[in-house]
This record gives sequence, structure tokens and C-alpha cells, in this order.
Amino acid sequence: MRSRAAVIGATVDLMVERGMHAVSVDAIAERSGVAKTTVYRHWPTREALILAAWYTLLPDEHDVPTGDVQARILTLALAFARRIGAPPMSVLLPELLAFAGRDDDMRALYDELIRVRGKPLTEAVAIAVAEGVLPKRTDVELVASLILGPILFQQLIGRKPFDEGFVRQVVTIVMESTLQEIIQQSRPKARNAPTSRRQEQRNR
Amino acid sequence: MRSRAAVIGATVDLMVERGMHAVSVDAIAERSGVAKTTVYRHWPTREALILAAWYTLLPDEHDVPTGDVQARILTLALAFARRIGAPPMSVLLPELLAFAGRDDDMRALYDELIRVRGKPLTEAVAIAVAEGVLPKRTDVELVASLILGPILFQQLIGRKPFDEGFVRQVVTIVMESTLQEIIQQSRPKARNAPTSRRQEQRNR
DNA sequence: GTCTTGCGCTACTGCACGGTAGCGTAGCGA
DNA sequence: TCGCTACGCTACCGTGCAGTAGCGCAAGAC
Repeated sequence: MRSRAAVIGATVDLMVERGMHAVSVDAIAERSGVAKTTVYRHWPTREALILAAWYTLLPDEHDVPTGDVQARILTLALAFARRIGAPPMSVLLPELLAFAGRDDDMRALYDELIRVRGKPLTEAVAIAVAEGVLPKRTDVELVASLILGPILFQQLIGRKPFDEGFVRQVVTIVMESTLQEIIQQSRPKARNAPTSRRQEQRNR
Repeated sequence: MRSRAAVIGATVDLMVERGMHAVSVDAIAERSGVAKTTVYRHWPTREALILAAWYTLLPDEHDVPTGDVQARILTLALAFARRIGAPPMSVLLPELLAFAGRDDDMRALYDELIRVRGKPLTEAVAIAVAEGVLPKRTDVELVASLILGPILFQQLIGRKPFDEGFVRQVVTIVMESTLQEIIQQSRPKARNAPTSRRQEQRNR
């Protein structure tokens, strides 16, 4: 049983270095110093091993930061930025995303990751609403997207390094926006419909 | 020369279906009805073929929408949302992102994609600034991130379908925000520094 | 002592894949 | 008619890789 950790560790390392699809069991055995046969004694297939390695990367159900809501939201946004901006996540997240579209197990793993990672922030936003920091009827999910989206875009798409000032700025803009009446659940539930046409020409 | 198009087409199809890394030359030959040897007469290696197929997916330097700036920005945001929300991009973008971190050719391809795709929006935002729709000294890149980020987040990370109302809402919030004094190039250039500490406690 | 657990090692099968060699041929312009 | 271009086809090589078989060994439990 003492070989499991070594194998999982080597697997994660190799996934980051070469990509999930390019990790061979032979390479894992060599890197970990564990015999290939022993690897197969613990996991039935290569896929199962990769999946198991991935699950060790999921966070535990959490050390939520303390302090007032504003500070908490900022802390969570900074943590998110730091995490997706550096290995292993900066490398593995796109791959996981790609595989989640094709493999059911990876899809389940991904959903779990999003669920666990997303909860603290949406909860914090909900508390902000409850405490009156954000107006009633605020669309919690929308606010989360408005905060995390730009950070994701800058770092993952723009490949810019982590920038604390940028994160602070985004959080401030979203939280302080006096147009928050718009950030509400008032829009029609119609998804993908050409119907919605409410807030057009508001040009000055 | 009449076989090139068939080969490229089959390559793109297979990339979407199986992922870039899982496309074999044998499969391409079979799918396209072109002999494997002929494939190698046009492209020296598998990698070169994959890259060539990718380059056909880049947009031409553009049909920029017309109309006033506000409408133009909205149109561009909607186009972005539609594109990344559906195949082939919904599947291929994460893979390209992953490979761009490891392969120099893919990196160059990716940079080109971002450059061509990103230009119209940043230009439109710049025009909006010039015309006074957005305040002077607005940080153009920041505004672009604030618009595209949430859309990307919703669709790619959240795996939500395209939602026109959502896109409209995001654009409206960013464009109409009266806190736009903050959306400016005033923050220090210090990247990654623990220095910036300007807009903390603004709690009410 | 002996039994069990966990592991190492060598050797092997089967297969998919990248890439090449060699030969044949349909079409087209001069 | 000649020759050139673009292509098809069959066959092949080498290699890397998933997964298996079989044997042996050390250490702790009892």
C-alpha cells in the first residue's frame, strides 16, 4: 500500500508536464520507482489511474475565509486567480474541459470540481445580498460570473500573469456598481430565444 | 491538388470528434477517401497537417459590423458568445489552450487567433472612448475583459448554452456603469506585486 | 515457523500508429 | 504520341504502448 502515493504523485507530475493524453503507464512506473505490475495491482486500467490522480486534486470541502463579506469575496476571487494562473491548474483545466465534453467520467469529475469550487463564492454573494451589501433580488450567479469571468479571461485566454491589482479592480467594479438594479433576476427565463429585447437604445 | 480540401475537411471533423491528439493519419485517409500516401505527399508530418487544418479555422481579417458603437459592441459580444458556445470552437478552444502551453507552433497559432479575434472589440471600445460614449482614459483592455470574460465563464466553464439575454445584460452593465471612473488606466503598472492597495474599505 | 500482503522483475502478446517504398494509372496539355 | 502531375494501392518497418503471466522476495502477523 506504500506505493500508491508515489504512483499518484508521478501521475500528476506527468500530466502537468506532458498532458493527460500523453501519460503512459510505463512512464509513470519509471518516474515513481514502482513496478508497472504493481501499478496494475492498484488500478485496473490506465484510465482509472488518471481519474484517481485527478480526484486527488479536488479541494476538500473547504476552509472558507472569514471577515466581512466584501473582504471574503475579494479573498475568494484572489484565490481563484492564483489557482488558475499557476500549475497544475493553468495547464490541466483546459485539458479537463476538453475531455469533459467527450468522456462521462471526466464530465462527472469536472462537475464535482465546479460544484466544490464554485460554492463558496456564490454563498458569499448570497450573504452579501442578505446583509444588504448588494440589493435584494440580485442574481447571484450573474454576479459570480461577472467577478470570475474577467479573471479567467485575462489569465487563461489572455495568458497574462496573476495581477492582484486587476482582481481588486474587477471585484470593486462589480460590487460597487450603482447600476446594480440591472443585476437582478428580472430577465425572462427564455434561454436561447430571440425574444429578449428589453434594454436596447439607452444611448445618450 | 484536388485532394487537399478533402483531407483538411476530414482532419477538422476528426479533431472535433476525437480531439486533436487522437487523430490518426490512417483515420484521416479513410474518412477523406484519400490514400495515406497522398496525405504525406502534401504534408511532411502529422503535426504539419494538424496545424494546417487549424489555420483554416482562423477567420479572415474581418467583416466588422456597422452601426453606432454601442450596437457594434453588442454585435461583437453576441458573435463571440455564439462562436465559443458551439462546435467546433466549444470543443477545440480548450484543446488549443492546452497545447499552446507546450508546443511553440500551437502557441503561435493561438496568438494569431487571439489577435485577429480580439482586435475588432478593442477597436470598437476605443472608438466608444473617442466618441465620448465611454469616459476618457478608459482602460480599453479591461473593458474588453469585463465583457468577454463573463460570457466565456458562463459558456465554457459553466457549460451553459448560448443565452442572448445574458450577453445583452453583461454588455449593458459594463457600458452603462456609472462607476466608470474606476475603469481607467490609473492603477500602477506593478504586475504581480503586493503593493497595490488603493480601493479597500469603501463599505457603506 | 508459516502464512499473508505488498511488491519487484523479466518477459511476453497484440495492436495501433507514424512514416516509407515501389509500382501502377487516369487525365491533361503540347 | 509523349511526358508530366496527381493520385491510388499494397505491403512493409519500427516503435511505443496497454495489459498479462509467472516467479521470487521481504516483512510483519499469528
